[in-house]
Amino acid sequence: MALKLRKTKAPPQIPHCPLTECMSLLGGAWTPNVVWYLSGGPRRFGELRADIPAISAKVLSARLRRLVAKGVIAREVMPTSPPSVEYSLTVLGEELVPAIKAIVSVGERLKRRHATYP
Amino acid sequence: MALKLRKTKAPPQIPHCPLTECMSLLGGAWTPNVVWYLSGGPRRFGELRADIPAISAKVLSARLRRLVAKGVIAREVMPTSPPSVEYSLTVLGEELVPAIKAIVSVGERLKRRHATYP
DNA sequence: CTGTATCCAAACCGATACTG
DNA sequence: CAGTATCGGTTTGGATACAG
Repeated sequence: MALKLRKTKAPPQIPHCPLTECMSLLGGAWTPNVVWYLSGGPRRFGELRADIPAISAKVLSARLRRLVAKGVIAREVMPTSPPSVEYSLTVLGEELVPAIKAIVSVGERLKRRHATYP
Repeated sequence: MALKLRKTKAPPQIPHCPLTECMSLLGGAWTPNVVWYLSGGPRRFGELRADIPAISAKVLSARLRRLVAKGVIAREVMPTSPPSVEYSLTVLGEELVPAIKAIVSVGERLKRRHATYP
């Protein structure tokens, strides 16, 4: 098959909602993790797979493609003998990092108190 | 049917990852919105439906139940003549707010930067 | 090494109808 | 008012195999 024809169905979102707007960039189970690991510097496909062991190649590939399409990350093919590809955050992608940092810090606090909620 | 038996299958997550840990609380398209609107104070079921017009009763109900089960929100039945129910953030839920705030503020900057929407 | 194709299971969502 | 039941459709994600 040449190219999957996108359905372009209206997404179930609140119009003009910044929260939904931003979540659409982070949508998908592993997307925040990908951005998070990329925030430490450029990474290759295989490195990201090692960073996030539970992710499948298919999903990682899909997330990467979507993030590139949205302008969150950049994809650069390195002309090495075994061809390698480097992904890195764009300026737009860097803007997402503080939000993810906030999520991580909440997650850490959640784990520390993990025993208590009703 | 009496009670849906939960499958309790191991979720596709990285163990001990604070980011995934926190994202599991926010899973589902409308969850962040629910928490966000609740951060303004306690709300009733119908009020939340009005806040998020595109959400269906079924999904709102499901999200609410899950958030209660996870300890993010509290559910209190008010003994009024037409019975009403109030939902509010727990202490754990309040901890999520800064993260969502960060996401919202990124979303706002994203919109200003693109400036492509009416 | 860097992906894509295919199959399949689960989660998600909306509309409608119905209960307490 | 505050949900739940059910049906149907869409989306997501994982496993495996395979291609450039």
